[in-house]
Amino acid sequence: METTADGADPRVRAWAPVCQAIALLLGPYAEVVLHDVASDRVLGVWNPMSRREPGDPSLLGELDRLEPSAHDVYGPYQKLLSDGRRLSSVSAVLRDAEGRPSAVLCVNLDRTPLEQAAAVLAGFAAPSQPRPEALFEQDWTERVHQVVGSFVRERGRPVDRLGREDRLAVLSELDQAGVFAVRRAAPVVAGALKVSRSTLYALLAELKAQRNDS
Amino acid sequence: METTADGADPRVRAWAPVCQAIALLLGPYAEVVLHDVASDRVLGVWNPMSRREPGDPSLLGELDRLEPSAHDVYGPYQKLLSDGRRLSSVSAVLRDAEGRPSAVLCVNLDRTPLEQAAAVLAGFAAPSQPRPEALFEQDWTERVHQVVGSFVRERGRPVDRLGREDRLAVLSELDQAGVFAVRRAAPVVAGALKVSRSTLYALLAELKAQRNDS
DNA sequence: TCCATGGTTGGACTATACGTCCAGATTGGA
DNA sequence: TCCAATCTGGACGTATAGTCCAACCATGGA
Repeated sequence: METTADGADPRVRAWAPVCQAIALLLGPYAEVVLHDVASDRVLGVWNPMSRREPGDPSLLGELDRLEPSAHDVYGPYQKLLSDGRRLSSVSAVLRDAEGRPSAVLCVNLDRTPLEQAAAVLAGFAAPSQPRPEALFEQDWTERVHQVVGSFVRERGRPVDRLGREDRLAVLSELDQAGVFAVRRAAPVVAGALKVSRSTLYALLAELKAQRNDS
Repeated sequence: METTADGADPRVRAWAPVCQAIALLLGPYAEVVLHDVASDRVLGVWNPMSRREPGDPSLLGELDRLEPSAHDVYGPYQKLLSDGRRLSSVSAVLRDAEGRPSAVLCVNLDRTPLEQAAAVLAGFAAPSQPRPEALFEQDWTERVHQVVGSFVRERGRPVDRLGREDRLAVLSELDQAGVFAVRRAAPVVAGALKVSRSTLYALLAELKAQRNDS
């Protein structure tokens, strides 16, 4: 089960027990990977799910893009394996005695079995039609801002610097979601998008035209 | 655990084993009720969840409105207990030797523990941010009818025979759920409740007054 | 620098939907 | 039968949803 570099790295010696413990605890559905930051290579893998071996490139260059949730801990964020399995991942930066980052510990948990189990439980004797949730989003206003916010984060520029296409995209998303079926939605969305009500309707009309063309 | 009418009804004698078996199988979370069709009363209850006893009115007059999914079997459909528990219910028409309906067997399964378990599993190590769901209910119209429908089923009388208090109750539920935040909701609800738009607003005003009193 | 162009804006304006009100019709008892 | 409570259709005023347009930037090319 354990696979570590031949020439036993001191860091591996130091962290192996933790890695192995986690791998054992989470059973066959979690893999633990220890990365070398400097060389960006895998130091060791416990319970490998992705055929990676020590010495392989780590490919975690995107780690620094994630905003650190304090204490050198990242995630949980979602990864997608090529075979479609969804993983929940957390990463932790391990520092040496001097406080310099020396390794990164990643735990990848395969959520598919859990999700399947949840689906089974949820579907047990479930009435075919109705969903039990609240009929409608209570603070849809908040949700609108969330949608706009996440889009903005994706594009990496503030709301009032979004291009026309961007705004069309967000609007399309919101429209599909049915926001404009709720009262007083238009001014709120316009506000969230930092556009006038007029423009809002103009863009909306454009979307409709686009749909009719295709 | 078992509660049946004193003067042992032949139908109870005939069906009691089945009822008890189901009640045992589904543990503490399911109740089995045997109804008399003719007198519309309860014949027996196994594992009672709703304090009903033999001789109580059945309140399932609405059963014949449900479209039979063939073979005298109805459901599963959703019921709502006053304390908020959600039940999945199935009903079966039991016929005598001559093929005439003699009793109705209902199984009510409390889904809340299952749903809680499902929520736990689904939430396990789930990435915190992104919700994949649609922002808003697309066919809320359908949902309104479902809510009204399930209420009607509970009360056991068709929509246009509901009392004032009943309508107030349904309305309160719908209002809490935020239905009236969506455009064009008022006429739809009025239609589903078989009342005029005027009455709808009158009842709504009464609800508001009630809330302000307390 | 000036202009042309495409997009945005505030405001005016119409069409719907919302919510209130009331006189007359209905309903369910005493 | 009559009364009281309730419901109803329609009229009405207000708020919100959409449309339209002239004036107003911003950008880029001449």
